[in-house]
Amino acid sequence: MVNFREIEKKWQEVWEKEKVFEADVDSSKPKFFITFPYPYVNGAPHIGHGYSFLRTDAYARYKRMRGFNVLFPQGFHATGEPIVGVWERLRNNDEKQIATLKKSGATDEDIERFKETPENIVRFWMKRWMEDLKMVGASIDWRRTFVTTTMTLQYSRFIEWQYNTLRKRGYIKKGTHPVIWCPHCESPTGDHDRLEGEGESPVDYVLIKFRLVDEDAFLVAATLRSETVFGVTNIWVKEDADYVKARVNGEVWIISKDAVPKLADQLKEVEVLEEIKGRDLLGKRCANPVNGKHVPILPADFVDPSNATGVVMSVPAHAPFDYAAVMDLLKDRDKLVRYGVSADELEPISLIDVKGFGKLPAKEIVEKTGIRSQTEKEKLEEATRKLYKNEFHLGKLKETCGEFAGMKVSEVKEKIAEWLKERGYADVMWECTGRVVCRCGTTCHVKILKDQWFLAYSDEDWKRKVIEHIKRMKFYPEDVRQQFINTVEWLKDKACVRKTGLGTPLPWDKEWIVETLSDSTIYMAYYTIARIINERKIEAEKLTDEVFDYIFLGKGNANEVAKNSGLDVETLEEMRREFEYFYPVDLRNSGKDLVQNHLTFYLMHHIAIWDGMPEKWPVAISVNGRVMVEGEKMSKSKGNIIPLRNLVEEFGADPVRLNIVCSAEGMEEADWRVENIKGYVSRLEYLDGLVESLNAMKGKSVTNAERYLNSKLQKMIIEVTNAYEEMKFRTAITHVLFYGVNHLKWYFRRVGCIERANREVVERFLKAVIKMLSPIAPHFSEEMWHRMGESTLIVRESWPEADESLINEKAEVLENYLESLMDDINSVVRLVGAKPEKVKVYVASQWKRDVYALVLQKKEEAMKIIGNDDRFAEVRTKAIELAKNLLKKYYELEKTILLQEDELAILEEAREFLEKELGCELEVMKEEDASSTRASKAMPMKPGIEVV
RNA sequence: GCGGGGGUUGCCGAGCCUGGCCAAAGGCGCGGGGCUUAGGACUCCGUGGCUUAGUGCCUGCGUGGGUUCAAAUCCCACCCCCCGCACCA
Repeated sequence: MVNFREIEKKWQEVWEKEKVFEADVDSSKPKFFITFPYPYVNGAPHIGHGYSFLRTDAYARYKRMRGFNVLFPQGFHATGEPIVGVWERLRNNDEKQIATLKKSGATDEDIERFKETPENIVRFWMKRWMEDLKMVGASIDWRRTFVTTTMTLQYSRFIEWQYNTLRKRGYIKKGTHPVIWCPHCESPTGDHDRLEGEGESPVDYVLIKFRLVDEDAFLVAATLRSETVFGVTNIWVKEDADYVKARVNGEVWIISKDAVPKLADQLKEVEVLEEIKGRDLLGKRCANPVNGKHVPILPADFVDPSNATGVVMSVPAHAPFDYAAVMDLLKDRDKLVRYGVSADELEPISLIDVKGFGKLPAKEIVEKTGIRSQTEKEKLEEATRKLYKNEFHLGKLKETCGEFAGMKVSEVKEKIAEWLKERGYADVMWECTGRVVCRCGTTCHVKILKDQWFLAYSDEDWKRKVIEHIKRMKFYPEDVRQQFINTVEWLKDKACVRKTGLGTPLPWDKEWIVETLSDSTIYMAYYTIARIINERKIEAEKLTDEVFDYIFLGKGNANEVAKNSGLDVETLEEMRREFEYFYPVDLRNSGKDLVQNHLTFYLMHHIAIWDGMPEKWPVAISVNGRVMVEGEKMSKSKGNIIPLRNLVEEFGADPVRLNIVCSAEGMEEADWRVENIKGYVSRLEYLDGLVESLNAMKGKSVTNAERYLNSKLQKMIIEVTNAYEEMKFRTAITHVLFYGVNHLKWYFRRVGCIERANREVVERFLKAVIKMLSPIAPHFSEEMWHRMGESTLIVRESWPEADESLINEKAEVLENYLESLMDDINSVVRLVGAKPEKVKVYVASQWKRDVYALVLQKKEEAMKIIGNDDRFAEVRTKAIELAKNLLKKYYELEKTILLQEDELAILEEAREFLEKELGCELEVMKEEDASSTRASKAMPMKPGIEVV
């Protein structure tokens, strides 16, 4: 049994002592700069982090062996809200929060310290992360580590420089923007901050103003279908709901009471003048702004006063809810009389021609679905969705729609809304697409934030540059390229500042903090100089914008910059050299969930900051899928989030690395399954055993078995190298550990016993296998390497190279031949049922091989040739028959055909092996020399068999 | 809705781009043999159905069509599943 834990500790110490992962400027070697996004440190690393991280680590280790000077640094991230959230909960002695932290290993003392300041929480988790990463064998240059936020003032300076630069270049602007807002917390409510309403987003309603007849007030109806304004028959309000008359931007509006705070948050001045009830409005009339028609105000139960203005315009021809409500009302003649409305007035007005529907689509669909009244909410919603989809995509406006007649709904929708607004007939109101409740329990609404700072991601010129670069970059896997392009195309301006949380204040407007995704876009550049800053404890004040301009952009004169900043010239030049040498980032690896945000921003910002310097732009991005645990999604509620540390303690780092890194490829979801570990471990143990018995191998001869093993090795090296290059670690390890071990097993079976194995050949094979294993199972490989008598460190060794002259197709064919022969004999033996005394093997005669070869090479022509060729004179009939069969079966296959002498030779060479396997004597005969009818079954590659 | 990725034999997963040694790699599981006092480990054999002295046939790679001498692989339509859609790390 291999003691993985023991081996790991030993080699981790050696690596650290030898500083093998510390990368310095070295112009004699090509550099490779690889990064893994800095993790947000509010918890311990789990298996999900492990997957992405270990893939990165494996690639770093691979590249090191390929002769690159690999820089693999790791920083940590604490910008933003969640840590502050934890801190606040702790200060409130939140039991749940305390329990969670304790479960992750925090002591009572730790908790007390956490309460003091959020920075203590950061420090705690950062330490834990570093320990855990070291534990799994991370090959990081730790001299360059830092944590974001004002805990690293130098980094804050770097962020300031970035934002100053972006602003100078016109990539930052002020703007207004609708967000879902919690009036209690006074902050935007992101998806993850919601108790209810995940996935809901702001949507803009058109508010159409219906002037009350004989009154200086507007009844303001909210609609998502302003194109139906031409077909309004009446207005709906809810009878017992609260409404108000309010002065809104100088006009008097009648809207629901709930709408008041919302409009007030949407850059409108709202002053409530009078509170009324819905019923106070019933029976009154108001004018449709588009045609002046006076329509009645009527009651409907389906109206929701908490949605938009709580006033709805009724279009019974095209809105199922309206149609149902009208029907309900028509059943109650008394009411109609009371409100002074005639049934004729409520006759639906047809507006839209839709394929598949008649004049009154809403009526049709309501009747077809069997809806009886407006109370059947779900059915009505479904009907509305269906009808709207049809009308939007297929509908055309009819002549009732004035100047818009004949146009497609999908094309004209926006235009009508604009047209209404321009004439002062309409306004806008934002509302959530569904109910959203904040974590604090408050119902949210949409607020329009004004004077926010935005990154001008909608800038077409910026986008174009980025897309062009994306087209040139390398992606792993290739599929994500298109996703990046799509993301950039879809990008809109992005708010880049917040009021709360940890982070760097915006340099020119300090009441804002640079938002977290926006501050982590080009920090990889900071790694290049972080070592110098850390080691020489360079003060933040010395890192002026001028300094950064010099280091990163090559602007200015070193002496002058040094003088102005107080830095010494050497340090400044050294930082510049580090950056120049290591930049750009050659590979950034992360989970695919970051494509739509961080990774795209990463590209956007690099191209903005290093404008016109494509040699500093990211070279490649690699993306992997998420991680499942035992086939299930990881989630807090399932409690199946496994800390990386626990796994390492239980199974050892290398088994964990293999099991997770090789569990998926490309963008597939990785699945952590404990049962798979033993497959890897058993192969490692096989290799371990083989290393142990290397000394017992005394064989010197080179038979086909050795040629075979050599040949397989060369092919394996090529295969595995290609796989590593493309980050296809599972493919690589399948070849190394499973196919590779299977080849070894076959080899030892062939030679019969350890003593007869050719040590030189086996050792060469083993060493290559171990090297190719080492990026993923580095500790085990290091151990084996030394056990094989090597004194160098395998992490510093060079990658194996294939010797193509050792590729021997024939040797492989011969071994396959033996294997399939064994198969065939076994089948016969099994059918016979008895243990054989003797097995006779009849080798096909040469003429059959000729036929075979002809058929394979010439296909259709073969028949003719056989008919004319002298070689087949004696066996012509048989040959033609054989050719027919072969043609039928092998239409276009290529297959190596052995000569008769080849077959005889290999059977002789492997006689001992075959007899041992069969447990009886073997007799080999040429087909033409045998009398048995079984002999005629002989085929090239498939001898006739007779069991006695 | 928009965009991206998928559906393969008990399971996990290769293969599909570049059609044909594909009843479909490898692993796991399961069944049997060997080794062993036994178990484990290891090792060998088997693992769609029928059939057969090593063979042949049928069914088969989400569903239904098509192209082809030949399709898991190419084309078309459909069904189903997963992920992202921002001010959040």
